[in-house]
Amino acid sequence: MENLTALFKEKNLKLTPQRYAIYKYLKSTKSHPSAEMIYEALKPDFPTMSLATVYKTVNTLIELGLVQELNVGEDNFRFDANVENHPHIVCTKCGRVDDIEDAVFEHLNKEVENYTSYKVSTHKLYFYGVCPKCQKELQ
Amino acid sequence: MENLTALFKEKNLKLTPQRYAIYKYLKSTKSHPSAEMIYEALKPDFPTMSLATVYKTVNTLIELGLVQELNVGEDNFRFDANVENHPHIVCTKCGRVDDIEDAVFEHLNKEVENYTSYKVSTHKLYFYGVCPKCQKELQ
DNA sequence: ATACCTGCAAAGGTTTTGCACATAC
DNA sequence: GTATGTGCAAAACCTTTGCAGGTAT
Repeated sequence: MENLTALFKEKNLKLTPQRYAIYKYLKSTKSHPSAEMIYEALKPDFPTMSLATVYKTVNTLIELGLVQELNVGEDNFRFDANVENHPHIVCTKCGRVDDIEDAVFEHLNKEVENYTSYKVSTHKLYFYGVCPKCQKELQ
Repeated sequence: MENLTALFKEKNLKLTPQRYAIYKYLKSTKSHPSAEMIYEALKPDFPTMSLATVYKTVNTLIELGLVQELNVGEDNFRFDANVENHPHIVCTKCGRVDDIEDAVFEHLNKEVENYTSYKVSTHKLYFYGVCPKCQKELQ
């Protein structure tokens, strides 16, 4: 987080309050918010901030390698400040999106190369199921 | 394919020429076309068909379980009439999307349950790399 | 001081919807 | 004959862009 100042300076980017707040919010949450959700979450503290600024900022953060983009099958993108390659899981009842922590599937890239002629470099893995809370409510 | 008539009848849906052509086209191709690509591909034979009909039809086909939707990280969806759960691979150079055939990763669902409290039912796996043709062109 | 950034509004792209006409059954 | 589907245009989304004014450095 302290490296932010240095990184932004290096790229001749300005570390504005909006950019700082958006990154801090993404770092603080595991909810994988969409642009709209970020915008709503920061509205109390940044009532004049526009949705366009959210979009511009997340794109800047992606270019800097500080944030990654997800698409779990919705009509919009979600964002994650955990840039380690990790799988996600989506609740098919309530729609929440969680990280699958400590599960590393990097070896799948090599496995896939046995089935294709592609040189495989990365992957995005999305699992779908019912979260603990929704399991309880279904009983 | 012959079951189409029966399935549509059962659901009180009409098997129109447009619907038949869209499904046949999706069955015939491995290119994972978007709605726009389907629309363009069928334009020679169905010059009066509208893009709205393509969207309505693919949604009908999805509800029938005849087609699945993909999002490889583009701003639109692609469609696949191979409804077996299979991984996809995207060329990061040319954007083509291929099936990864014969690679079954159903066991990952159970593996993931060791890392979460979700009941896992399905998954979508997207791999990214460079396709054979683009590998040659890079040399 | 100045290059970069924000906020607004407009535009662009994808997908959905409403409705009159058409058509599969 | 009638319920369902098509095609068109408009609308509803999500996201990007252009630009004038603002701000971090």
